[in-house]
Amino acid sequence: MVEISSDVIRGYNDTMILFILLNGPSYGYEISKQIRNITDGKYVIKETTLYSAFTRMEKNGHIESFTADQDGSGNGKKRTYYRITDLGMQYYRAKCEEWDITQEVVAKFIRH
Amino acid sequence: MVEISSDVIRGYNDTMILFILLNGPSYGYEISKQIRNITDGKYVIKETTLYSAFTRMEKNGHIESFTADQDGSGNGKKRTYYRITDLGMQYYRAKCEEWDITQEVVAKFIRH
DNA sequence: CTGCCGTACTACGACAGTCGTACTATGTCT
DNA sequence: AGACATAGTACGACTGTCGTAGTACGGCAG
Repeated sequence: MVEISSDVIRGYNDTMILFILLNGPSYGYEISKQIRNITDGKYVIKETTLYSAFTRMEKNGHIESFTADQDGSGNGKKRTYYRITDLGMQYYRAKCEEWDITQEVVAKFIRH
Repeated sequence: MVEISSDVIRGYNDTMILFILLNGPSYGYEISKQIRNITDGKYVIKETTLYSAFTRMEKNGHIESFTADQDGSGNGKKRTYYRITDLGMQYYRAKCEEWDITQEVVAKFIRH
């Protein structure tokens, strides 16, 4: 199986996370599972990459965090959830546009 | 105009350079011009990025360098040329395959 | 004859994002 | 009892890119 080098995805990890968050707030472990599922296991984000992305993105104002109970039991076990902000939406849309150009550009250097 | 973030291209600069070298040996300035032309100015590789790529790629065994006269005048003015190696060819082909997967993967996170 | 643009690089240090490794803690399944 | 899934945090290393700057030569305009 062809491994995807992280250097390519670098700069699109944020976009992937934001994409997941378009469907509503989520948290680290869940997001990582969704990325794996969506890509049929072709891309698995590293934990450290994911959590450091959260820190960066919250600083950038692309996401907001809040804590909530893990289940409805009210036993006090908390999880950190993230929600996409308006700025994050803007960023996401810009990234989608950028991707079109990038695809076009790189394709010119690919021969099969 | 949409600017391409270098983080995306990161990891494909080498591939671009190798693509140019498929048509025979070339040198820094010429390669940089060709990349600009091929992409209609949409991507312009920075000089420092280019030359540090050369160093890395030669160390990796993907390219080989040699010096030759700048013109036929024999006035002694030299240029450093680079030529793709067999290993470089292998790497290039692998990158092309990888690109297909990458494209597929990233596309799943793009919405228009 | 002077200064600027194009050519053709080299050097150096900073920075950002990813990764490896390791550690904590809880609950469930075997 | 031990493994595995969940849900993270901490820390330092590494790699590739970028900003800035400097060198050197030739040709052309003013």
